[in-house]
Amino acid sequence: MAASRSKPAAEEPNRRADIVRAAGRLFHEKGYSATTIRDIAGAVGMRSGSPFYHFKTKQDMLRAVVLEGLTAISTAVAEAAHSGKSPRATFEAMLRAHLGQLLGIEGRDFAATLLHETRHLDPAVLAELVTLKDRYESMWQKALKDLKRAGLIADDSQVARLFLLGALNWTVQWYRPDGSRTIAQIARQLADLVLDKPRGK
Amino acid sequence: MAASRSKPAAEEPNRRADIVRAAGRLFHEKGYSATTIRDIAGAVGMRSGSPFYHFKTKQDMLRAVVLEGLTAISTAVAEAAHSGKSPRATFEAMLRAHLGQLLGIEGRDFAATLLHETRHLDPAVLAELVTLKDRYESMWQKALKDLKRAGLIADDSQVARLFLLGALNWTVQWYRPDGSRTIAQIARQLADLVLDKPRGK
DNA sequence: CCTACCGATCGGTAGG
DNA sequence: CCTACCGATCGGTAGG
Repeated sequence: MAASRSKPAAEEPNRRADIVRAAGRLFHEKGYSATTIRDIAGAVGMRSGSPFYHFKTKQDMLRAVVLEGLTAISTAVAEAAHSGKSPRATFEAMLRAHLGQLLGIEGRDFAATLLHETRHLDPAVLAELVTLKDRYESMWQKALKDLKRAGLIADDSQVARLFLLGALNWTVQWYRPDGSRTIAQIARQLADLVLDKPRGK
Repeated sequence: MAASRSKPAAEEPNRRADIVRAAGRLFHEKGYSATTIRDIAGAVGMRSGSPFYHFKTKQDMLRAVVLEGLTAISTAVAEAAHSGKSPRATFEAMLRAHLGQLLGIEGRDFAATLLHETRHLDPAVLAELVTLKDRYESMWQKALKDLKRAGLIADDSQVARLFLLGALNWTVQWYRPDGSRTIAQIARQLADLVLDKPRGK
């Protein structure tokens, strides 16, 4: 409702955003519990007590990281979903968008924390996430429905969606930015694997 | 090489195994870093110093849990792989075996810790795991090769294997034992999704 | 396997 | 945003 802070001038460094970014990286690398406030403070050149000027608790930092991850990936995939291309091209664009957030340098720490540290969220924050998460997953369910209608897939069930998102989300475990495969290539290969080849072509 | 302890009598409770089981459950539920020695001791009715009679460090407990998880799933899937059935039936049996360890009540805490807490392993222990893990993954690679030779799949690449294992391993995030789907049903559905229907049938 | 304990470190706070 | 600090808790140990 009310603005929580006065508008920062263009030059003014956003220390809060710095903390969220550092927290995201450390939560991703070491996990939430193994990351200390002193780690985060050190990463942005502060003393140990200072992050609490920007966040009330460590839990609030996790909340900020996870929300950033979920809104970023939702926005990216929603854009791809509404691109108005063919079902196959739309689907592949959604795969690219999801993988781009998950594996790309700008978003991966937020997204990976979202995937792996939700266990440490307070119940209240968790409830806050569920709505956003349901909305995100329904985008994929709709995409599968469209693919089935186009005859490109046999199974558009919820389990099929869970398998698909599993294959996608597991890429975090094995993808290496300096490896031989680009994100677009991975998206293409997964689309080939999941989609039936149209008969008689 | 040498037996590390004298053979326990049949009646004698195996306290070491109790600790490993409790540690597995807690590592799965709360994560390695968030689990304390006192949590584990309490779960088996000991005082806080006593687990160190059985394990030198907390890290050694993690090592025991993770090794238990990897050897159990390897054994189960290897048995399915050598069952001598058709490629399709063998593949589906392997899926069931993997999912059985991952989601079944006897093995899931070990398997889930294996999947999610390896980050906290000391480099030396991690190196120890790699050989076993490579051997396990090569079993799946071989299964894909056989499926391709049988004309049941188009892509038997490493990335295809990673997608498949991703879909499998992600089930930990959504499977509920009291849900409507059995492990065998999930295995069947994934096989249907991955395998091409033979043409002209 | 317990008792009693150690040094280190943790999240968080008061007061500036 | 820093200084200085608090109470709690941690992994681990000595001695029995």
